[in-house]
Amino acid sequence: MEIDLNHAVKDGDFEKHGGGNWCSLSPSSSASCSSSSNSVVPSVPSSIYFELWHACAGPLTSLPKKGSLVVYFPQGHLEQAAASASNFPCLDVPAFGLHPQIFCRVVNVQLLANKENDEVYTQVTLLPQSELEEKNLEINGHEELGVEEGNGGFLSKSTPHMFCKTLTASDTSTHGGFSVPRRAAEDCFPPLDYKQQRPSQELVAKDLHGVEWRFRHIYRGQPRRHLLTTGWSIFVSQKNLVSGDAVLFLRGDNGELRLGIRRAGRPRNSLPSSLLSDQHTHLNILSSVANAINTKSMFHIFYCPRASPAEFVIPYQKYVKCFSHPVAIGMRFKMRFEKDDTADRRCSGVITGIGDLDPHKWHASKWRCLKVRWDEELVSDHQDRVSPWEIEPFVSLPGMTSPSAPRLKKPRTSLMPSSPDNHLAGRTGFLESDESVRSSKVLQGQEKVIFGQPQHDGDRIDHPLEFEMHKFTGTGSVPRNISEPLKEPLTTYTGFMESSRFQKVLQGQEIFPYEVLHGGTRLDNIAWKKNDLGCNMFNMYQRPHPNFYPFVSENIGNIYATKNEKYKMKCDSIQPYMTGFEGGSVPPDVSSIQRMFPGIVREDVCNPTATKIVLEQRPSENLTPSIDVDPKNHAELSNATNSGCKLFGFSLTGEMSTSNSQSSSRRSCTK
Amino acid sequence: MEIDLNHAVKDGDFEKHGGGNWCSLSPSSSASCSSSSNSVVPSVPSSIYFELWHACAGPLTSLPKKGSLVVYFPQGHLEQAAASASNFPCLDVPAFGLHPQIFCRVVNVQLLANKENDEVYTQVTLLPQSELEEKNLEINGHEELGVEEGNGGFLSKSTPHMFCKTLTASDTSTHGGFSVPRRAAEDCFPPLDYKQQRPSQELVAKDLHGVEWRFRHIYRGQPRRHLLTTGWSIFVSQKNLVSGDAVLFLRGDNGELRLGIRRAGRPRNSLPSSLLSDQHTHLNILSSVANAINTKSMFHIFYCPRASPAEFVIPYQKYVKCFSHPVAIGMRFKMRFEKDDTADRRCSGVITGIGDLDPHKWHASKWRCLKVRWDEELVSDHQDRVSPWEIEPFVSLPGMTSPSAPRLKKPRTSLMPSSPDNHLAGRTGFLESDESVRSSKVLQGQEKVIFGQPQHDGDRIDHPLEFEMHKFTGTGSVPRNISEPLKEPLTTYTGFMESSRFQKVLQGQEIFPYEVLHGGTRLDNIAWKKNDLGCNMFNMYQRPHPNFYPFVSENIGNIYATKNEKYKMKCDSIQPYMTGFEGGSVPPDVSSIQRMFPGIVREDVCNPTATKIVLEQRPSENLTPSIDVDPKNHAELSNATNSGCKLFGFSLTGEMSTSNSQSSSRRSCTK
DNA sequence: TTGTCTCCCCGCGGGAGACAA
DNA sequence: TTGTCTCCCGCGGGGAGACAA
Repeated sequence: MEIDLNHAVKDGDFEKHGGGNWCSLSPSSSASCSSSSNSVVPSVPSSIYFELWHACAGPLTSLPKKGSLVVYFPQGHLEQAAASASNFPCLDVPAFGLHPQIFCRVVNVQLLANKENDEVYTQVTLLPQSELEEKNLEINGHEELGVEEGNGGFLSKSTPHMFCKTLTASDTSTHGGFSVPRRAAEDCFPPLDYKQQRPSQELVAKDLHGVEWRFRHIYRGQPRRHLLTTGWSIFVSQKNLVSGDAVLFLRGDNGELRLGIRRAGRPRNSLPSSLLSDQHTHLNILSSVANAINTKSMFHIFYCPRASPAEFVIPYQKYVKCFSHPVAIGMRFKMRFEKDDTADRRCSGVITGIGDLDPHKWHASKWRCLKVRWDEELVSDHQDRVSPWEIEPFVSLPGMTSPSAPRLKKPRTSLMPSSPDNHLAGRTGFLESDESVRSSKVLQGQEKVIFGQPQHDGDRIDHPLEFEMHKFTGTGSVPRNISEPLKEPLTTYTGFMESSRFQKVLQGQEIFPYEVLHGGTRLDNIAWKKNDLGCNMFNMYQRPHPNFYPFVSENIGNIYATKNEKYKMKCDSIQPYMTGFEGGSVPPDVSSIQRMFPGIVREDVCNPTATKIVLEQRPSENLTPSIDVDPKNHAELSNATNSGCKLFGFSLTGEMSTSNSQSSSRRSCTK
Repeated sequence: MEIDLNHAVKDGDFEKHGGGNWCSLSPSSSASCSSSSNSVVPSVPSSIYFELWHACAGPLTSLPKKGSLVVYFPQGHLEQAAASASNFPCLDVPAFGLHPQIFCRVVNVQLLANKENDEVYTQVTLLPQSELEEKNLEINGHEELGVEEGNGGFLSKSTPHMFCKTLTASDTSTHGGFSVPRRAAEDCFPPLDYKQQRPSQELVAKDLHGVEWRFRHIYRGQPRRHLLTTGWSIFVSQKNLVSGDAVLFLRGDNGELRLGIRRAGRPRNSLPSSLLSDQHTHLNILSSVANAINTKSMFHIFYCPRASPAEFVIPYQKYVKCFSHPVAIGMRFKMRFEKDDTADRRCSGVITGIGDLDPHKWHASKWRCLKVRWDEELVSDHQDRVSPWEIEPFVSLPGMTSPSAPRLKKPRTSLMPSSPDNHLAGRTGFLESDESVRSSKVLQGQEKVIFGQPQHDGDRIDHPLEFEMHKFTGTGSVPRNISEPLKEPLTTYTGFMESSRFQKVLQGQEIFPYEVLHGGTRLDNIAWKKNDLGCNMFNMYQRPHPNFYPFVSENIGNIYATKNEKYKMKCDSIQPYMTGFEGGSVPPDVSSIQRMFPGIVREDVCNPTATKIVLEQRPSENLTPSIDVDPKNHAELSNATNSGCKLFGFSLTGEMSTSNSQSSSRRSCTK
């Protein structure tokens, strides 16, 4: 039972400090805990652990960046708690007067792992930003940009070779060992002397906890193949691996071998049981947050990327940005989901209601404030409520004319993994992350994707030809058109995840060096789609720069294209007020929109006449694409002539003239 | 992860409620938890579980009675926390303004067991009695008597047959099963058909968690013996039993079989790990207590009888009573200790100092306020500090003349078990307990102790011929005589534990039905030794009534002899104030005694002249022994003419005339 | 009476190539 | 290339009486 030494217990402080058995994997922390029964202690946190953590978490897991602004949703936190604890009684805990969304600055992010089951989780230390509850959004929007942490050096050091294999029945049977895919063995393991009759060697690999596992690696059989024999069955039984679970090996620059596991099902207990009793009670969660807010002190949350139903700490910018979607009852949307074995899938549905999930306790909450009906009934575990930032406006494929079930039909194997890799596919990554999502590319056979050859060339995939936008509807069942469907051949991507954070997953599940892919992010453009409606905020998507891959840099980590997506808004109060209204019974006029998203509705346009602005059209403007957040470029951006761009009463230009939300690549504006 | 349904989570309450994975074994609770990973869930708590819990806890474990008054020592609580968590950082936690001793009423006692390792523990719910911090001790002393709970019906129902066997190397080896002692098998197991060649049957026994274990019970070999074969090795491996651990079987009236284990060493983790992170942090412990006091609400403590270094919740009466010992620097004493493998032993030592263990944080604390030097250096884990209620004045054996190392030399096997039975022997039981200490008698071979034949007949054992009393000393190293050693052939027992709660442990370790032994307690006398010094409070011992065993009653549990030990005192304030002084550097005059024990030092005798009272002698008075707490008897006791009995400035009589501390059996006063 | 030893024997499972998808 | 099967064989351990403390 240890306490992370990074966290001093403050005298006279009632705050629970977590107390449990975890230690930091964060590269910035000097973890010096010894092994205990529940959680993880790497002797020397190194980059390879960092890589391993992310590999175990899955390629789509993203984490907030230290120092960045985020929005914390207590409701989501409680959801995770309820999901993690199987029999946990969801007592009717008071909200302690907490706001449903709490703006915080990320003080620390610690990568941790449960010693019981190797599930990864993270402790995020948040400092409530009460001033953000007020009106100085603008200032903080700027301030946000200033937060740049020099972790790039850390990330650029290692070039791990890594592979991930879903265990077969033979791999987990008691007879025989683990069949290593040939190229995986050649890439990750030290070479064998193939001149021998039966070449073999001993491999030593450390898991997330720093525990060494030894395997006999032999090349035998007719035809020859790589096998792990002695030591493998012990590993399987100790880790309780079953067929369907995935094992990943990772080789660092120094040749050090690490291995991790990614279990098939969504984990039940990502947090060590020692933490569950304390950190996971609804009462404790809320009281510690309330205490932190009252005392203007930090609080800790544990986020289990693989166990949590949804991210409950999202980047501030993502939060703000999502309200640029014209969310309305009757609107069609799509959303990414995980599927148990078939990788993620994009499901479409229609918004049937907008209103508080819990009007009494979490009044004016945007957490799962959208009531939806899914097109597919098959997917049983879909929530019937989603949060605005989870969904994407629906974009149908070219050639698909039916707007009722316009699912993407391109072969999924080319984009999505068929492994547990994608269990978190339903979550879009944090926009502002220094430990951001790494793309995973999985090979099919010997086929190797060549860096520098963009897989998502702008015009090749995902041309949204049809843009759907339904009228607001009072009932939510029969959409009425507000505007005609917009047809335009824009180079628009279906989402951040699919562009800069795309996955190329074939059969072999090989994950490529992190920073190579990560470096590409730096060069992303934010493609603001300009159509006849003017600044159509449905299309605030990102797309990779055409020169995505060749621009690999050593200085990744410091610069993120997503940093460009800053906002400059004036709102008298971002503190939400909302009269809860449920499921489509209230006609969504502007005032209701305003109630839902007061934070981004400018006061001067908050009047009933704003409904007309919805259809106000502005000529699209040719903006210089911004591919760097370097302050040098700000002047250029500021000079862009954007004004009067409004949608649903939001002014998208004017004071927002320096915002990157105005930046768009010319290519994405082609029509 | 469940919460005991007995405990509602209060709204708006920051109090940690334990949250962990435990469920009640208490007969009064309707445990309805389902099994979880960490702790215990008996499907139907029945008396046999109750018996099993106590059997596993060890025969010397006692628990406070529901409704009774107790003294809670935060320091001791922290000690347990530190002892349980191996690597727990003992941070410098503030005392939260807590008093070092907190008077509480026992609201609930729950018997629990750790599902991880079967260690028993208990949750005690305490309600701080802030009024006791003031001066109405007398009222509460009376009130105390009124608290009688009708648990007797529960206890008197079952007559379990039980045996406990320390596992041999053969028992735990992989080859072969468990060798059942013949009489144990005959007593606890269903009879076999001995006419068969190899009689065998299947036994089903439930453990503390309600888990069923199946064993093949066979009678075979040459010569024939009872063995458990199939199923045994699974049990051993699952429970991680090793040679030296003890297994106990218990048969209820209905023939139901239970089994429990008692491990050899002092357990490290009696509490489930889920509780350790929360309930075991020093910060949380103290803050929850402080919160309870401030809000006049209950708080919970977890007590691990086998893991805790010392009891930190002791009966109020025991606490008050212990101050009648004339504790002084240089005084010799003895104290019970556990030894790892050799059962408990009585160690003697000398008090070398009186003063706060932690003068700054726990000022005026009586927890381990006595600094001692042990006669034996061998016993390494002896604390160099003890609490006043832990020690007994030293009484040497007849024939032993050396006052420097007067150890009891009688053969230990006749009184002490050679098994883990006695790991808690160092603790004297709660005087006020409804789940009190049960004596354990262990047979040697076929020899059976006949009830009704007291083993501790007054004149047979432990005649204290020499009464040692050293002068106060300023250094604590060289005792100076205040009075001459007193030689008197009193029938004095070496302690409560050895009298009413004696053990007769030979080799076979058979525990006898609980209420038979327990009923005996009811008939205990409190033998107040009267010697030439008058009311010599060194000898406030209990001894069993000569008719101990024959007086078995069905109505045990309602009446306790210990109830007689009530006090009637007037003190202006029991709230201790004490200037910390350390290790014998301050000559103990009355004022220092008063500082140490202000609660029982009467104001009118708190003056320097009281030092002379130490030697004041009173003729002993013949008091009628009180053997019942029935209020009918109070008048009788009140009429006892005791007055002016003082020692070290304490008035032992006067207002205390109705106290049982004045009652003594005539036999114990023989000289 | 019961702790220990040794012997017997069976089954599990590690490790190999065969074979096929 | 690799998943599955089957065969081989050795070890561990359950279960028995022998023997002795």
